[in-house]
Amino acid sequence: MRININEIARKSGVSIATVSRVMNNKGPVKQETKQKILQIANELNYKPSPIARGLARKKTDTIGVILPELVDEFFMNIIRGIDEEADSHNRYLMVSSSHSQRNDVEKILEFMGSGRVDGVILMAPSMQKEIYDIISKSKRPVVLLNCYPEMDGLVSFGIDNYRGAYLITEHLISHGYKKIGMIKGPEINAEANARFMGFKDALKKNGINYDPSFVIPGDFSIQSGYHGFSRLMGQQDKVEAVFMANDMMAIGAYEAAKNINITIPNDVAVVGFDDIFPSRILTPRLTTVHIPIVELGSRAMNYLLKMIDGEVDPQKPHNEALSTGLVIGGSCGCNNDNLRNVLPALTQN
Amino acid sequence: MRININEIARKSGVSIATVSRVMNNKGPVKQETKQKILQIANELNYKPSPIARGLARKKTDTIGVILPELVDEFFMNIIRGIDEEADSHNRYLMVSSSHSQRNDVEKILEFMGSGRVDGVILMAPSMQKEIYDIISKSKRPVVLLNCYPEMDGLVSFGIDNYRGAYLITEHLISHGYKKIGMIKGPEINAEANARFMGFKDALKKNGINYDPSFVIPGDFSIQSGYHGFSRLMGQQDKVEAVFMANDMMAIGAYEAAKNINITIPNDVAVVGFDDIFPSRILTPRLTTVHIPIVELGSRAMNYLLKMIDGEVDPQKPHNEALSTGLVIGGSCGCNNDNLRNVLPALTQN
DNA sequence: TGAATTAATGTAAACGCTTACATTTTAATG
DNA sequence: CATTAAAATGTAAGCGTTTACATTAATTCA
Repeated sequence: MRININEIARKSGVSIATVSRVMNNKGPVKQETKQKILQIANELNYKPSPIARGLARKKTDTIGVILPELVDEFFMNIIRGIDEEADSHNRYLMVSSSHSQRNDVEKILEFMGSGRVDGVILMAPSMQKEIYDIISKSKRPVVLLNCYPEMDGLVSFGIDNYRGAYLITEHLISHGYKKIGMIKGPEINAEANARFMGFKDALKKNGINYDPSFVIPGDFSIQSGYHGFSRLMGQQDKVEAVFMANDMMAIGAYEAAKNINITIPNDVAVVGFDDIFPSRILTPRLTTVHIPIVELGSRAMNYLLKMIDGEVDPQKPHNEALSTGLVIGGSCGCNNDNLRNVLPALTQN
Repeated sequence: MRININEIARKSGVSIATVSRVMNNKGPVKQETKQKILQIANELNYKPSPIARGLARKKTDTIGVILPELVDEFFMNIIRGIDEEADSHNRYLMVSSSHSQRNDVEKILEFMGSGRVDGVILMAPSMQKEIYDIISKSKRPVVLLNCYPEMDGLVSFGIDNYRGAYLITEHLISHGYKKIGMIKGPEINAEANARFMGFKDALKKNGINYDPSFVIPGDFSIQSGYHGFSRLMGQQDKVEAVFMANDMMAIGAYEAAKNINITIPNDVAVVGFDDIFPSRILTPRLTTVHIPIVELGSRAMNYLLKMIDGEVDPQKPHNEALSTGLVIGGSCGCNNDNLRNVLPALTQN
């Protein structure tokens, strides 16, 4: 049978309460006793059962992480930030993807209600009002990632999609392009919408007429980037530059360009959003918007831990939007492609 | 207070044993009673606490996954396979990276000993003998991923690195190259070693003399690929082709080539190993070895679940090496770069 | 030195479930 | 119907901790 607290108590000639006090470093215990118990525990390689502890304390030291998908540069890096933070606070991570096809909501509820975790980091860029119900039902604190900005009243972290899109659009404009197209992200996706708004506003602010025929729907996938770009290029009225709402779609655009013999940026400039690793090895290197994704994860986790530990009021709304920055490659026409110092650029995050 | 089994029992006018039977669909319960309990449970949104259940059953329905790193195409895909399988069996995943700098062993022990998980999938390509101790100490079943092949006596899943390397080397040879170099992976890494062996044996079998000066150490990172390749290219005696031990290093090679104005494959052919996504968007597309990585994850998980459920003897050694296949791009000189049907190729796994 | 503190330890009741075993109901059988 | 078997339910003992409260030992102080 597995060795438990009783065993240690018996072997040490004390009560289990004392053993517990020692294992938790809590409450007064004579040095001598403590030493002895510690030694015996060590000899027998005893570790308090987290499960039993969880039952008694109503705390699991585990954080739930719910992402739309697991496979993706983007999500990986989020997890990385989360993991680093969790690890440094001795918390465990329970990850789960709400794979679009499954019933996210149900999964989430189960997760939270079950008492399996002390708190949840939830990324659901496509959820709107439903999310209020879900979160309010939960007794555990929840931090939202990259959700609709209207989600105030809740705690959320995200990146400043609007500003990033605005900046990169202005960058295109600064090149002198007037006819600028965009392949958008999913219709009901908070981030996609913000990027679109930034795009439109940048045009407007710079006195460029917004032409709806230059804007084509997409869904953040390579395929939709490929098709969207192809379609845009096939139109009568040609654009001079295209803002792909994310890098994945930009990759699709590169492929499409290759296919229809269009040269980037000579024939058309292309920019993206996200600054994922593959964009850095495209030729020419993609001009895109860098988002501090690892930091996003760690910040969210950090805040969640504070909510759990009561350092901040879990009820208090809190929103943070991390700022973005441009990464200039050669795809926008900047002729910056060979200036780069390759290695650091390729490995930074 | 959170609603528990007692509450449901009281409200339903039965004992907690009956409620438990209903919630677990186990043991005889009158239809009528069952219905009633189910309804009440539903109304109150009652879900048995997994923690308490875990204590009582000594089972957590959670699987621990320990990877060297979280951030990497490679690991992502592994997790994906694992996740899919876990999900379809209603298991939860506790992931953790043993970040090289941390004490893997300790973490692993803690993980397993703690009773937090029912089993563990462990990827530790750099561990050798130590692993026996660790695993034998564990009362939970463990499945090894991509470890040293000598690990028999244990349960492990991996890919056939040797054969993959052998095949791709022969492919280079079939192009007529005689002077073939290699940038190796980390010294004490099972996979790296197997790839090196496959390389050497392919040369030997084809009557090509193995020249140690053509082989340069690396560590699977972009940087080491960059430097290794640069060094190789800088040597007096030039190679005609290089086998980079993984795709990441191949990416580094591409960058280096660009830097020193060498054209792939005209000046030198380059091939990789892993078939990660970014390799598909390199120009020219990288010729590499595809490994069924998602499948690897799901197979490992599948087997682990069988061990846990007693469908297979957890003590019985078991080894599987999934087979690899070549992905022909243009980097080997095959002039295959434009033949590809882009979209499927870019998104398959 | 005895009373009053304070430190050290112990007792036992949770925590929310599962499950072996006991008991009661119901159904089947002769 | 009484008897027996089967079905339905209940009782209570875990599972391995934590922790409020009680008890005992050590220390301090007038």
